[in-house]
Amino acid sequence: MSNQETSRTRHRRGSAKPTLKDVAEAAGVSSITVSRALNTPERVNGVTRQRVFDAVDKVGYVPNLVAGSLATSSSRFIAVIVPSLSNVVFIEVIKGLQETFEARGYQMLLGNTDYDLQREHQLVRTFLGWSCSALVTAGLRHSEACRTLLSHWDKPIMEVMELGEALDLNVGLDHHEAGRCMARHLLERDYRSIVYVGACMDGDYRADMRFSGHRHELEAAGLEAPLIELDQLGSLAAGTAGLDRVLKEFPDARAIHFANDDLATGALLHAQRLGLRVPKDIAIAGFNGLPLGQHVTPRLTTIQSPREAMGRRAAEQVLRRLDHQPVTRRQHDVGFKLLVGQST
Amino acid sequence: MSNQETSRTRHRRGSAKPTLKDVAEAAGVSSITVSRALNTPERVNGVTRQRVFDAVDKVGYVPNLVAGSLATSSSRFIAVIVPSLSNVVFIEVIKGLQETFEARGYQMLLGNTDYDLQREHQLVRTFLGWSCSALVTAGLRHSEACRTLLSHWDKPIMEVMELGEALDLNVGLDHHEAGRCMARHLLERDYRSIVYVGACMDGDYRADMRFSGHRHELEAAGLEAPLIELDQLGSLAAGTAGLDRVLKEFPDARAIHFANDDLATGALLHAQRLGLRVPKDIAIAGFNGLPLGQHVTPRLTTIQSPREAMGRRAAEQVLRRLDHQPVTRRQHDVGFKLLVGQST
DNA sequence: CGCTGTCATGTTAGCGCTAACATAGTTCTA
DNA sequence: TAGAACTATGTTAGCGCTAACATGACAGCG
Repeated sequence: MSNQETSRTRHRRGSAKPTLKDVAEAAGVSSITVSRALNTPERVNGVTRQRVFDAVDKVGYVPNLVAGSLATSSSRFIAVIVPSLSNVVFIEVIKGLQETFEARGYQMLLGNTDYDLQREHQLVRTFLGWSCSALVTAGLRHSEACRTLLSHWDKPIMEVMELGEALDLNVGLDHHEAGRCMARHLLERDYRSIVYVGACMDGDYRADMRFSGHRHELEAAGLEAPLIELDQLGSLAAGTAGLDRVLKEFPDARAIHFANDDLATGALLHAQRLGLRVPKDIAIAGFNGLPLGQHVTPRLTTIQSPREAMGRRAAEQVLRRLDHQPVTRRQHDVGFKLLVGQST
Repeated sequence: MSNQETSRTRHRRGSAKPTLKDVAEAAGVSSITVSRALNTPERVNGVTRQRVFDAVDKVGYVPNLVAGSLATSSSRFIAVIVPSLSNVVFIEVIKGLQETFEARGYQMLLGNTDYDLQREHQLVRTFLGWSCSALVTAGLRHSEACRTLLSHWDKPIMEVMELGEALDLNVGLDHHEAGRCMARHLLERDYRSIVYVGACMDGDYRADMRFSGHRHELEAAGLEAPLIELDQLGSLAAGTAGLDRVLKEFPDARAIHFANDDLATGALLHAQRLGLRVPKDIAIAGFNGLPLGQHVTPRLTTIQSPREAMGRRAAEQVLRRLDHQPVTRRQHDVGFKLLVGQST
């Protein structure tokens, strides 16, 4: 059979939704003019532009962004990869990112690794497949394969949370230093028997970085730095368990440096139930500066981490890159602040 | 000039990344075979399949999902629209959705309306443009334009949080009934002067639905149902302010029914700072059953809403639809549970 | 008046992938 | 043993959009 015959009956696929062409016909222009009227309106005559807009409304046109992305080989997606959605910390960073990106017309693609680097690699592959404009990932640790994949990628990469040897851009704070800072505070208050309590620190390795700062400071003062690692994620309930373990395993402990505020507040509330006086019987410190810890009595001593601001700052840096503005520094330290409450 | 001449120099666009064709050449097959080996491996001979996989690794191929979506006119995206990322409630619903969808290879596209229906419409337009497989939105309230847009859409639509007149699928709980339930509890405990305190209830209209249930129950008992509406979003700090206003504006109040646990816990902690005994001087009740309220002393009386479960349930229903399984019921009530603590 | 520049719009050729149809080769069936 | 049925692979034609180049109309200039 001839070509004419075979081509006759080949079925259309796709949906029946109106396309650029339909709008173009309704407006009596070519489809490229419609495309221009929608994407670069200043390049189209005012009268024509209005005709196009009317036609868009008339036919109920919704742009097919998938087709647009294929043609330009770039989407207005920003991939964001975090290790957990159960932790407010990441949620707030996401919030900062999301607001800043959304205001500039970028759509966030959110992925959750559950602290699994294989999962991260998988997500990165998927996201690259979506021609994202940039990628934001929480933390500097990646699998080797993931690192290779990213190093061949030519779009901005932003690593947030901690500072260090980054692939491209980096916004965060020095967790080692934060751990030292709190340890120093406790030493200044004359606590000598101090236990550090973390939760799942192989996943939440930043808690481990803080512990390492804490340990350095204690060892410099000639003290031991005992560690208790809980095998559940940080939560109020885990804090309760953490306090119980300290009381049992280190009955002489005078202060507890918790890896985060959830743990610390859980312990503080539990201490009250047990009739322990904080800080007289036991001092308690946290990390993050969550509202929670600032509303209990005694107010929690903690370190304020600027989470939303970190997200915003990271997004701004990425946007600068996407706007081809010069990036002076690849690394930004957002810092932290010791909040001294009454719990130490 | 002839056609040959013009076609000679037209530049390639797109990125230099390897494509299906490159893999096909490396494997010595046609590109459709590569496509099949990756998408429907069972339709390709085992030996060929392995050759393809090897070629994929060799050339470092990452599938272009944008092109795939255009060809199939469907992406494995699920659009999820929530009014806020500052509220744990939505975060937990998102978590339930995300886990369930991700396990089945769907990618969540998250949008935040900031309680603005115009913004929601805008997001829906964008998401439809991405050929999403389904759309999940928090709540049943939409702008007229948005409703029209969605009614012409042929993919599953899931509305979560509350129950009612839905566009398609609906998973949630009865907020009116939840408000009544708590009011009934307070009446049973012989509180007669009860104030309801909400925050931004025009945005968080579900809090208003609970208030309406609360009011019905109180009025049925021949009581007034005074309302205080705070103009800040629910938070511990707002709860502090809420308690202050109640004490000032309704000095005779014996119980406060807060619209959520953040407010209630903030008030409870503030009451302790003020030296008020809870529930002796003032009873406090919340809504949501957040861990926070269950860790303070006295434990908060509240209503447990199954947030993650709601997300999971919603995702499962959507997946059933996407799998063309019969959907027996379009509406699912996930219910709620009164948690009686010591605060009432 | 021809030249250059600018503006507004159009034509053409893909972007990278897959649905639909086509084609061999092999196995099974009556 | 013809042909039906199945398996494995290939060819072709888009999906809906936009970059790149083309065209024509008009203004400004020496």
